[in-house]
Amino acid sequence: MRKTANRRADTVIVLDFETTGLSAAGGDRVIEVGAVRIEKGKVTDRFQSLMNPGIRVDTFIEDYTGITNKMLKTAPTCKAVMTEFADFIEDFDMVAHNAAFDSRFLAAELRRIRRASRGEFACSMLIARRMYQDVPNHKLGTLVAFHQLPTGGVFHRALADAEMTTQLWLKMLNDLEDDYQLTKIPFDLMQAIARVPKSKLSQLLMDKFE
DNA sequence: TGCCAGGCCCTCTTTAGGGCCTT
Repeated sequence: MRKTANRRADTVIVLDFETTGLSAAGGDRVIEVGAVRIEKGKVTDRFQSLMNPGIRVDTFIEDYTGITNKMLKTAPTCKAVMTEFADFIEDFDMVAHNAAFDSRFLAAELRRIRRASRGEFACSMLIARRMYQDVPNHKLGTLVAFHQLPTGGVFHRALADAEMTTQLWLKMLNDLEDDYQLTKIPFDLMQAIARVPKSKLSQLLMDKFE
């Protein structure tokens, strides 16, 4: 068992990256980071910064995110921002929507500054696929609209998306607590839900808490 | 020159293919 009975077990970082493309291994870089710290179910801190990757972003990314080359030209370096962000996330566990994507970029950017995180990821998309099978699709925006979760009307910016993922995460925790008469859903159970076949979700929870 | 992600998940599956998600 890992990280039990300490304060860290009650804290998660919900994060989102805007990037120059889809492939961290192919040289794409982070251009904006947004993150929300949740402690004992409450938002206690936030982190947001643009970061200058030293390469131009293409027009698709400018249009998709609203982040322009002009904005990035005056932004702090990736090294400066990621150093500060590494201090923010410490070794807390993390949540992201399609976490495989964000975890790859986090690892790549931390590697560049010779830092690392021991925190583990849970994926809100994989969990939502299992919990909400009647939603048209499992894009973050669709899930937020479907559940009528609060948004600031901004999409595809790092902090705005991290805030929406936070709302979705808290919604999923609340729904599980309600459905299974629980007072607390451990992080590693959420990770397990993300891995279990859809058809076995109920059985997993029943086995866990019966 | 041409190409260009990766992993999950479903099914017309497992000796595979294609859609979904993220930017």
